[in-house]
Amino acid sequence: MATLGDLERAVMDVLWSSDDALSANDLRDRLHASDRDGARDVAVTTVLTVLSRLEGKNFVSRDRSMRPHLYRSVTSRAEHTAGLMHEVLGTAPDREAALARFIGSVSPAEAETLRELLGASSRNAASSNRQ
Amino acid sequence: MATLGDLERAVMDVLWSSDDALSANDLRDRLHASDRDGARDVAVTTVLTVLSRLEGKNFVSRDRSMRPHLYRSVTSRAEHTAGLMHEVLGTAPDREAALARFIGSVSPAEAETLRELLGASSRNAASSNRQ
DNA sequence: GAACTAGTTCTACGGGTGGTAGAAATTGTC
DNA sequence: GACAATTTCTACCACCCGTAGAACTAGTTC
Repeated sequence: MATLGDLERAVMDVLWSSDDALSANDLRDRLHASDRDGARDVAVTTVLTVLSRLEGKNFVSRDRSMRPHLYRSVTSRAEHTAGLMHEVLGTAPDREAALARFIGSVSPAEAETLRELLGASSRNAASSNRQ
Repeated sequence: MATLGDLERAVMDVLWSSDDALSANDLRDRLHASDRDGARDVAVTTVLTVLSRLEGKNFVSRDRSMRPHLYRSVTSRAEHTAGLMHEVLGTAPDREAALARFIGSVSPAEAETLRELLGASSRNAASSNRQ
């Protein structure tokens, strides 16, 4: 899974938070709105460049059938995060040791959540809940 | 946590697999040995440069008290992996959703491992096993 | 359908990071 | 002090990402 730059990440955050597909101008406006200090006050062309790159990395899909092309994220944010976690885990030769460390440094509340998830997944692995 | 390049990663792999500290020449030799195709047949100076950078990123510590300086990894591989997983998880606004996805796509065997770890961690969180 | 406008692609530059390693400096040894 | 091993300095290159103007494309209006 390719890694994302700051602006790419910001764009994905907007797309992930949006239920429907957005145009480049929508994105530009939301980037601007979601960030005081104007640090993310970028030109539309910049957004479009980033969107092209994200399309190349298969993070977004684009609907070219209408004139302002509409962009949407290919995967949900949760899927993306989970995928990254698996990728990181995959680089460890001793997965169990890594998992042990991971679990060992998780908050008690989250450990409880995990226990519940694991309990459920044993009889109900297939039906994962969409975000 | 800073990200690693290919060679940096290869060097860390050697250090992580080694019980004791290594010199730059040791590392050069092991890199060469661990990789047919000679893709990792680098000069010692290259290894030293990479080691300096890794020191700057706090991935390795260096013993300067003897002439061939000796290098060792600061954290274990499992710690590193677990740390990365936490970092990835930390970028998700909805941690639970991300964890659910993660758990949902784990192999049955690993799910069992996780259940055991979680069971153990509830009464025995402190004594994690060193790698 | 020519002119206009909104949107998109092309092209490009500049900074940062990582792979690479020679040249120069350092240091321990004979 | 000369020599050999080691380390530091310096540098180059390639790639990635942020950035956006210039040029091109496609609907819209009269």
